[in-house]
Amino acid sequence: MGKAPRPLSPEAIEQIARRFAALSEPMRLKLIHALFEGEKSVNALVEETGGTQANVSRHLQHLSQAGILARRKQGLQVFYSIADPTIYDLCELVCGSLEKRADQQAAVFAG
Amino acid sequence: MGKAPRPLSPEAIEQIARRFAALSEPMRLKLIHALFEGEKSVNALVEETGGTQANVSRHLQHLSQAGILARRKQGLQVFYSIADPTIYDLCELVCGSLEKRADQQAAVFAG
DNA sequence: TTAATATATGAGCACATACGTATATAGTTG
DNA sequence: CAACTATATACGTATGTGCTCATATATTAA
Repeated sequence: MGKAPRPLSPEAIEQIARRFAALSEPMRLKLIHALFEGEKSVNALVEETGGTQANVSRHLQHLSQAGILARRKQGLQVFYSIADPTIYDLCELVCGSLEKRADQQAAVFAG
Repeated sequence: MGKAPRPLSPEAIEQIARRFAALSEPMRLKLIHALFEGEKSVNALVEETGGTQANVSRHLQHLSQAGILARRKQGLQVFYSIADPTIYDLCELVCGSLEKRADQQAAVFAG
Protein backbone atom coordinates (compact mmCIF):
# COMPACT_ATOMS: atom_id res chain seq x y z
CA MET A 1 0.00 0.00 0.00
CA GLY A 2 1.25 3.46 -0.86
CA LYS A 3 0.53 6.43 1.32
CA ALA A 4 -2.88 7.95 0.82
CA PRO A 5 -2.27 11.05 -1.29
CA ARG A 6 -4.22 14.18 -0.58
CA PRO A 7 -6.52 15.23 -3.38
CA LEU A 8 -4.97 18.18 -5.19
CA SER A 9 -6.97 20.74 -7.13
CA PRO A 10 -5.43 22.23 -10.27
CA GLU A 11 -5.07 25.51 -8.39
CA ALA A 12 -3.18 23.81 -5.59
CA ILE A 13 -0.92 22.15 -8.13
CA GLU A 14 -0.24 25.53 -9.69
CA GLN A 15 0.64 27.02 -6.33
CA ILE A 16 3.03 24.22 -5.48
CA ALA A 17 4.66 24.56 -8.89
CA ARG A 18 5.15 28.26 -8.33
CA ARG A 19 6.73 27.63 -4.97
CA PHE A 20 9.24 25.22 -6.47
CA ALA A 21 9.83 27.61 -9.38
CA ALA A 22 10.75 30.34 -6.92
CA LEU A 23 13.53 28.05 -5.70
CA SER A 24 14.67 26.95 -9.13
CA GLU A 25 17.05 29.78 -10.01
CA PRO A 26 20.69 29.83 -8.93
CA MET A 27 20.76 33.51 -8.04
CA ARG A 28 17.69 33.16 -5.85
CA LEU A 29 19.23 30.18 -4.10
CA LYS A 30 22.41 32.19 -3.54
CA LEU A 31 20.36 34.95 -1.94
CA ILE A 32 18.46 32.52 0.27
CA HIS A 33 21.69 30.84 1.25
CA ALA A 34 23.23 34.19 2.15
CA LEU A 35 20.18 35.03 4.25
CA PHE A 36 20.55 31.82 6.24
CA GLU A 37 23.13 33.85 8.19
CA GLY A 38 20.46 36.40 9.06
CA GLU A 39 18.84 39.57 7.80
CA LYS A 40 20.82 41.57 5.22
CA SER A 41 20.42 44.70 3.10
CA VAL A 42 20.12 44.67 -0.66
CA ASN A 43 23.53 46.23 -1.03
CA ALA A 44 25.14 43.63 1.21
CA LEU A 45 23.56 40.89 -0.89
CA VAL A 46 24.72 42.56 -4.11
CA GLU A 47 28.30 42.54 -2.85
CA GLU A 48 28.11 39.03 -1.45
CA THR A 49 26.62 37.45 -4.56
CA GLY A 50 28.41 39.54 -7.16
CA GLY A 51 25.15 40.18 -9.03
CA THR A 52 24.00 43.50 -10.40
CA GLN A 53 21.86 45.67 -8.17
CA ALA A 54 18.89 45.51 -10.53
CA ASN A 55 18.95 41.75 -10.78
CA VAL A 56 19.36 41.16 -7.07
CA SER A 57 16.54 43.57 -6.32
CA ARG A 58 14.19 41.82 -8.70
CA HIS A 59 14.94 38.37 -7.32
CA LEU A 60 14.47 39.59 -3.77
CA GLN A 61 11.12 41.01 -4.71
CA HIS A 62 10.16 37.74 -6.36
CA LEU A 63 11.01 35.76 -3.23
CA SER A 64 9.30 38.31 -1.06
CA GLN A 65 6.05 38.14 -3.00
CA ALA A 66 6.23 34.36 -2.86
CA GLY A 67 6.18 34.62 0.92
CA ILE A 68 9.65 33.16 1.24
CA LEU A 69 11.39 36.36 2.34
CA ALA A 70 10.32 39.19 4.60
CA ARG A 71 11.02 42.83 3.74
CA ARG A 72 11.83 45.57 6.23
CA LYS A 73 12.53 49.12 5.19
CA GLN A 74 14.71 51.27 7.40
CA GLY A 75 15.71 54.66 6.13
CA LEU A 76 17.32 54.31 2.76
CA GLN A 77 17.96 50.63 3.11
CA VAL A 78 15.76 47.58 2.74
CA PHE A 79 16.52 44.48 4.75
CA TYR A 80 15.44 41.03 3.70
CA SER A 81 15.24 37.91 5.81
CA ILE A 82 13.88 34.36 5.64
CA ALA A 83 10.15 34.47 6.34
CA ASP A 84 9.21 30.85 5.69
CA PRO A 85 11.12 28.51 8.01
CA THR A 86 10.29 25.48 5.87
CA ILE A 87 12.90 26.78 3.42
CA TYR A 88 15.62 25.46 5.70
CA ASP A 89 14.12 21.98 5.64
CA LEU A 90 13.47 22.08 1.90
CA CYS A 91 17.09 22.91 1.16
CA GLU A 92 18.35 20.34 3.64
CA LEU A 93 16.18 17.66 2.06
CA VAL A 94 17.34 18.44 -1.46
CA CYS A 95 20.98 18.77 -0.46
CA GLY A 96 20.86 15.47 1.35
CA SER A 97 19.19 13.74 -1.56
CA LEU A 98 21.70 15.10 -4.06
CA GLU A 99 24.62 14.19 -1.83
CA LYS A 100 23.38 10.64 -1.63
CA ARG A 101 23.08 10.53 -5.40
CA ALA A 102 26.60 11.90 -5.78
CA ASP A 103 27.94 9.29 -3.35
CA GLN A 104 26.27 6.52 -5.31
CA GLN A 105 27.75 7.87 -8.52
CA ALA A 106 31.17 8.06 -6.91
CA ALA A 107 30.82 4.47 -5.71
CA VAL A 108 30.04 3.36 -9.25
CA PHE A 109 33.20 4.94 -10.58
CA ALA A 110 35.28 3.66 -7.70
CA GLY A 111 34.07 0.15 -8.48
CA MET B 1 23.02 32.79 16.06
CA GLY B 2 21.58 31.46 12.83
CA LYS B 3 22.19 27.91 11.78
CA ALA B 4 25.61 27.32 10.29
CA PRO B 5 25.02 27.09 6.53
CA ARG B 6 26.99 24.59 4.54
CA PRO B 7 29.33 26.11 2.02
CA LEU B 8 27.80 25.71 -1.43
CA SER B 9 29.82 25.65 -4.63
CA PRO B 10 28.30 27.20 -7.75
CA GLU B 11 27.93 23.68 -9.17
CA ALA B 12 26.03 22.56 -6.09
CA ILE B 13 23.77 25.60 -6.39
CA GLU B 14 23.10 24.72 -10.02
CA GLN B 15 22.20 21.15 -9.08
CA ILE B 16 19.82 22.24 -6.38
CA ALA B 17 18.21 24.71 -8.76
CA ARG B 18 17.72 21.96 -11.32
CA ARG B 19 16.13 19.73 -8.74
CA PHE B 20 13.62 22.41 -7.81
CA ALA B 21 13.06 23.21 -11.48
CA ALA B 22 12.13 19.60 -12.10
CA LEU B 23 9.34 20.07 -9.57
CA SER B 24 8.22 23.46 -10.87
CA GLU B 25 5.86 22.37 -13.64
CA PRO B 26 2.21 21.50 -13.01
CA MET B 27 2.14 18.51 -15.34
CA ARG B 28 5.20 17.01 -13.68
CA LEU B 29 3.63 17.50 -10.27
CA LYS B 30 0.47 15.81 -11.51
CA LEU B 31 2.52 12.84 -12.66
CA ILE B 32 4.40 12.63 -9.37
CA HIS B 33 1.16 12.90 -7.47
CA ALA B 34 -0.37 10.11 -9.53
CA LEU B 35 2.68 7.94 -8.87
CA PHE B 36 2.27 8.37 -5.12
CA GLU B 37 -0.29 5.58 -5.52
CA GLY B 38 2.38 3.31 -6.97
CA GLU B 39 4.04 2.32 -10.21
CA LYS B 40 2.08 3.11 -13.38
CA SER B 41 2.51 2.81 -17.14
CA VAL B 42 2.82 5.80 -19.46
CA ASN B 43 -0.58 5.12 -20.94
CA ALA B 44 -2.21 4.97 -17.52
CA LEU B 45 -0.65 8.32 -16.68
CA VAL B 46 -1.79 9.80 -19.99
CA GLU B 47 -5.37 8.82 -19.23
CA GLU B 48 -5.20 9.91 -15.60
CA THR B 49 -3.72 13.33 -16.29
CA GLY B 50 -5.48 14.08 -19.57
CA GLY B 51 -2.22 15.17 -21.19
CA THR B 52 -1.04 14.16 -24.64
CA GLN B 53 1.10 11.05 -24.94
CA ALA B 54 4.09 12.99 -26.24
CA ASN B 55 4.00 15.54 -23.46
CA VAL B 56 3.57 12.98 -20.70
CA SER B 57 6.41 10.91 -22.09
CA ARG B 58 8.70 13.91 -22.22
CA HIS B 59 7.97 14.93 -18.63
CA LEU B 60 8.45 11.39 -17.40
CA GLN B 61 11.82 11.24 -19.06
CA HIS B 62 12.76 14.56 -17.52
CA LEU B 63 11.89 13.34 -14.03
CA SER B 64 13.61 10.05 -14.66
CA GLN B 65 16.86 11.69 -15.73
CA ALA B 66 16.67 13.92 -12.68
CA GLY B 67 16.70 10.79 -10.53
CA ILE B 68 13.21 11.46 -9.21
CA LEU B 69 11.49 8.61 -11.04
CA ALA B 70 12.56 5.06 -11.84
CA ARG B 71 11.89 3.49 -15.22
CA ARG B 72 11.10 -0.16 -15.81
CA LYS B 73 10.44 -1.55 -19.25
CA GLN B 74 8.27 -4.62 -19.60
CA GLY B 75 7.32 -5.72 -23.07
CA LEU B 76 5.73 -2.86 -24.89
CA GLN B 77 5.02 -0.89 -21.79
CA VAL B 78 7.19 1.32 -19.61
CA PHE B 79 6.40 1.66 -15.94
CA TYR B 80 7.46 4.64 -13.88
CA SER B 81 7.62 4.92 -10.11
CA ILE B 82 8.95 7.26 -7.43
CA ALA B 83 12.68 6.65 -7.06
CA ASP B 84 13.61 9.42 -4.63
CA PRO B 85 11.65 9.06 -1.37
CA THR B 86 12.48 12.61 -0.32
CA ILE B 87 9.91 13.72 -2.89
CA TYR B 88 7.17 12.76 -0.46
CA ASP B 89 8.65 14.97 2.23
CA LEU B 90 9.33 17.83 -0.17
CA CYS B 91 5.72 17.90 -1.30
CA GLU B 92 4.42 17.56 2.25
CA LEU B 93 6.59 20.47 3.38
CA VAL B 94 5.46 22.73 0.57
CA CYS B 95 1.82 21.76 0.91
CA GLY B 96 1.94 22.41 4.62
CA SER B 97 3.60 25.76 4.17
CA LEU B 98 1.12 26.87 1.53
CA GLU B 99 -1.83 25.68 3.62
CA LYS B 100 -0.61 27.73 6.53
CA ARG B 101 -0.30 30.75 4.26
CA ALA B 102 -3.81 30.19 2.94
CA ASP B 103 -5.17 29.91 6.47
CA GLN B 104 -3.54 33.17 7.43
CA GLN B 105 -5.02 34.83 4.35
CA ALA B 106 -8.43 33.42 5.20
CA ALA B 107 -8.12 34.73 8.75
CA VAL B 108 -7.39 38.19 7.39
CA PHE B 109 -10.53 38.18 5.28
CA ALA B 110 -12.63 36.74 8.10
CA GLY B 111 -11.48 39.60 10.30
C1' DT C 1 16.04 73.55 -2.69
C1' DT C 2 19.84 70.57 -4.53
C1' DA C 3 22.88 66.67 -4.11
C1' DA C 4 23.76 62.10 -2.83
C1' DT C 5 22.55 57.32 -1.75
C1' DA C 6 19.72 52.94 -1.75
C1' DT C 7 16.37 50.52 -3.98
C1' DA C 8 12.97 49.63 -7.52
C1' DT C 9 11.30 49.55 -12.25
C1' DG C 10 10.76 49.95 -17.49
C1' DA C 11 12.47 48.45 -22.06
C1' DG C 12 14.56 45.29 -24.95
C1' DC C 13 17.22 41.22 -25.91
C1' DA C 14 18.60 36.41 -25.45
C1' DC C 15 17.62 32.08 -24.15
C1' DA C 16 15.12 28.22 -22.23
C1' DT C 17 11.25 25.33 -22.28
C1' DA C 18 6.49 23.59 -22.71
C1' DC C 19 3.34 22.21 -26.11
C1' DG C 20 1.05 19.90 -30.35
C1' DT C 21 1.63 17.45 -34.63
C1' DA C 22 3.76 14.20 -36.98
C1' DT C 23 6.95 10.54 -37.23
C1' DA C 24 10.31 7.13 -35.56
C1' DT C 25 11.55 3.19 -32.71
C1' DA C 26 10.82 -0.98 -30.14
C1' DG C 27 8.23 -4.97 -29.05
C1' DT C 28 4.29 -8.13 -29.86
C1' DT C 29 1.16 -10.90 -32.62
C1' DG C 30 -0.57 -13.14 -36.68
C1' DC D 1 7.21 -11.01 -43.27
C1' DA D 2 3.23 -7.40 -42.15
C1' DA D 3 0.14 -5.26 -38.90
C1' DC D 4 -0.50 -3.45 -34.48
C1' DT D 5 0.53 -1.26 -30.00
C1' DA D 6 3.20 1.50 -26.57
C1' DT D 7 6.57 4.76 -26.06
C1' DA D 8 9.96 8.08 -27.57
C1' DT D 9 11.65 11.84 -30.45
C1' DA D 10 12.17 15.67 -34.13
C1' DC D 11 10.48 19.96 -35.41
C1' DG D 12 8.29 24.34 -35.26
C1' DT D 13 5.91 27.69 -32.43
C1' DA D 14 4.61 30.26 -28.55
C1' DT D 15 5.41 31.83 -24.14
C1' DG D 16 7.97 32.74 -20.09
C1' DT D 17 11.89 34.49 -17.73
C1' DG D 18 16.53 36.10 -16.62
C1' DC D 19 19.69 39.58 -17.71
C1' DT D 20 21.67 44.39 -18.71
C1' DC D 21 21.24 49.25 -19.26
C1' DA D 22 19.06 53.19 -18.23
C1' DT D 23 15.92 55.67 -15.44
C1' DA D 24 12.58 56.46 -11.72
C1' DT D 25 11.40 56.69 -6.81
C1' DA D 26 12.33 57.41 -2.01
C1' DT D 27 15.00 58.92 1.80
C1' DT D 28 18.62 61.53 3.97
C1' DA D 29 21.91 65.34 4.21
C1' DA D 30 23.71 69.91 3.14
